[in-house]
Amino acid sequence: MEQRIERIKKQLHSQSYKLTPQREATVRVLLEHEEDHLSAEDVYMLVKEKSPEIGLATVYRTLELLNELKVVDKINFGDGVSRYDLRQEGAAHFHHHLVCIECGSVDEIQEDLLEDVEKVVERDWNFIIKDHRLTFHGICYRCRDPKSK
Amino acid sequence: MEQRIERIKKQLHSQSYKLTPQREATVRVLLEHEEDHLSAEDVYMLVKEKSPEIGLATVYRTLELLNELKVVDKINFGDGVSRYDLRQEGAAHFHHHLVCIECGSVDEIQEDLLEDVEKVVERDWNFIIKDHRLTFHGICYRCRDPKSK
DNA sequence: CTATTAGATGATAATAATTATAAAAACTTT
DNA sequence: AAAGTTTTTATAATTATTATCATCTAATAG
Repeated sequence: MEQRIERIKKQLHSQSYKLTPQREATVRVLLEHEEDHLSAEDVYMLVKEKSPEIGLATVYRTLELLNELKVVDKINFGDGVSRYDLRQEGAAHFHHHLVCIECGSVDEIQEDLLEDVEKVVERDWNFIIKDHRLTFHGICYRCRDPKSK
Repeated sequence: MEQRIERIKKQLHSQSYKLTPQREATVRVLLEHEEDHLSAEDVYMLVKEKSPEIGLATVYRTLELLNELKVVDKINFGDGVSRYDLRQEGAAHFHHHLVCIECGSVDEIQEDLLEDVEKVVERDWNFIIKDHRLTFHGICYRCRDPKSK
């Protein structure tokens, strides 16, 4: 945890940004909820627990900044809010998501899976891929068979 | 065109909805701009040209309805607005998109491409896929080589 | 050390997209 | 034609996000 914060700090410094206490508090919340897909409002509430003086605008600004630095990815599952998802350290590509239409859960797929598809797209559409978003909507293993957990 | 409207009308009727003049005008705009990725506001403006009395809320409701019927798909490219994209008639799967980070253009890929990936996901994640969203962000062929068109 | 300056923050106002509401209109059914 | 249902319009309300600006902080120059 401390090491990851240290590395993010370096990343900020390399672009001459500082890791202010507010930014650090925000990053900590993101690290502590790596599995989740928090909205800006969610992050704000969680940061407030530890740093009650923080303002909502600062959280938005910090998330925007972390997005620029590719520390987080901003995603939208079509429910009207942006969500912020920590990128795996050193991951070349953004991971994929499984959204359950029954229970609303969001699971992550870290495997690449798209290597072949991207080769085809780059060749056949003459398109240079910089990033991607892949989300499947369907029924998760929990809803499919409620007995398994 | 008329045939497609006729079929959409049938689809509505089968769920006991009517193809009101406002709904028809909205569908016509979508058909006339099949290549585009219009926001609700865009659709509203275009419908107004032919049917100036239409209200914005009706356009939203109609798009929502068409989305439920899977006549259109609602997508979000991360720019804060929902866009509505006509689904190819009889297409089992939603098509993919290429978003250019230089010029903002959005091209469509009608090919499936994901068959193999979906098999893996259904098997390894025990997930029943009902729908998907795949978008690539990168540099389109126009921006890559401005001389080609 | 203090004064200066640039960057960051907090409170809040402004904006923009979308949804909710309620009265009027348009069809349907009786 | 009357009653009932659905749809629409106009507009208010809501929600997420961004902009503004006075204040604060931290680094730097004198």
